[in-house]
Amino acid sequence: MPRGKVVNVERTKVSLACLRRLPLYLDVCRHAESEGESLISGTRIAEELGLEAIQVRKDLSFTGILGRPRIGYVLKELIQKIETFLQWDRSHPAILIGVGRLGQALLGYQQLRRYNLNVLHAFDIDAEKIGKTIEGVSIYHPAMMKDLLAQQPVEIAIIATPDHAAQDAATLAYNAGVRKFWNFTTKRFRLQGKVVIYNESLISGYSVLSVRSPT
Amino acid sequence: MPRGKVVNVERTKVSLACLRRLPLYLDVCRHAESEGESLISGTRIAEELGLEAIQVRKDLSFTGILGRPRIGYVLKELIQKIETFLQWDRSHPAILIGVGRLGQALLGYQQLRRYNLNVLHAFDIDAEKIGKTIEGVSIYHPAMMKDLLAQQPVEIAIIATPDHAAQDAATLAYNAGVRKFWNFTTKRFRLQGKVVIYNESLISGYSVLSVRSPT
DNA sequence: TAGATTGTTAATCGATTAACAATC
DNA sequence: TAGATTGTTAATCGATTAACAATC
Repeated sequence: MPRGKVVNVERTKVSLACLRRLPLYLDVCRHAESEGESLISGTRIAEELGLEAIQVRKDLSFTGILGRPRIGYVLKELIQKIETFLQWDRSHPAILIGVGRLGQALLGYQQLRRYNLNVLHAFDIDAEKIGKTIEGVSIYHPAMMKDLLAQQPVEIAIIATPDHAAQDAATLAYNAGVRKFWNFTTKRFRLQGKVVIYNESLISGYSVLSVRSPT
Repeated sequence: MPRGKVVNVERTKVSLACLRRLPLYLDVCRHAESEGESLISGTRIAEELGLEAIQVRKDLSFTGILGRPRIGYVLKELIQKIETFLQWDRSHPAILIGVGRLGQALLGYQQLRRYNLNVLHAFDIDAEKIGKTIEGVSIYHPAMMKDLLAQQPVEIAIIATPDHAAQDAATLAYNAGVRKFWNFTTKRFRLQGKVVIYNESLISGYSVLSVRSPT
């Protein structure tokens, strides 16, 4: 007999804020696991991250995990539940458009790779870069995109071009069948049809730091 | 006689979400200005960004701008108001800790420079990099930090080290007098005392893209 | 057992959205 | 003028937090 009814909120209905916190919990769990622990409480996770325990418990409940009062959660199970919830247990094929310094930094970002973000190809208009390979990813001219993706579709396009090229890059990827976009430029682009766009917009962080003062 | 009472919300009390949107408005305004326009309506800004007009008007009101019904806002004035509100009309001295690819990408990020983020020094433990200059910024060993900042204090420390070095980097900067931290690692660090920490956490964007589907 | 922790329901809080008078 | 747009007050919505019974 289950201890609690499984809330079973649609994965797609969980708030953005919660989705952004789940990777933090995962990180704490992995760390605890690497320390040889096998159980962890919501209270403990909250402390590590400076959050409220009730928020952690609430967020975790969306993954379908069931903890034991007084004991906490089984680490191995919790890690697995979060990864499954985030769909990080399957591959997410992607392309990178714009192999500047930021793009190269993303290619080298091990944490993304570890969680199955799988960059298949990179694209750049710089003739110097085309034909080269960075972090095992080959760089092509954007004109090649449609054919390459026709052979093997991808889920996500990472847009790391200069600002002025963002819209064209997104449109090109859209026309090649991509429907999810991770935008690292400061420009917002528009695409007709159903898409998911996540704008990373580094300038926002700067605006917060400029205005906020230590309390 | 003023048309409306100035709400005069404390800069520090404006929501994080609003603070993150203001740079977007600024960008739209600057673009419109470069097209030779001199007026812009909240409706227009909202359209460009795919937001609600009422939200734009509300956000803009925090900057103290007053628009004219039927006309909109004077572009020049609005740009100036947003920049002043964000404190981007003055210099924000900063240091960069960790000159990897991500750190280098940040140094080359013109938009930050344009809005007065002023990286005075960079730090890295790689002997290959120490003594070199990137984008006009000299790279030092972290041991130099305290002395350098004693000569000229900085406001913000940008942490772009490998994850495992994040806490040490932050502590070092804290001890050198820095109280605002822009964290690009996936680790959350802890500092005693009053500080502002903005966690950029790229992995969060990936979690959102992994779960969300085009509606 | 006593006390810590879970999961759920209810209350609070804050941000977004709606409504609308003022006005250019 | 008529109609678009502003600024403000009120309503709605959703996320966070509080309260608390269940339980190991």
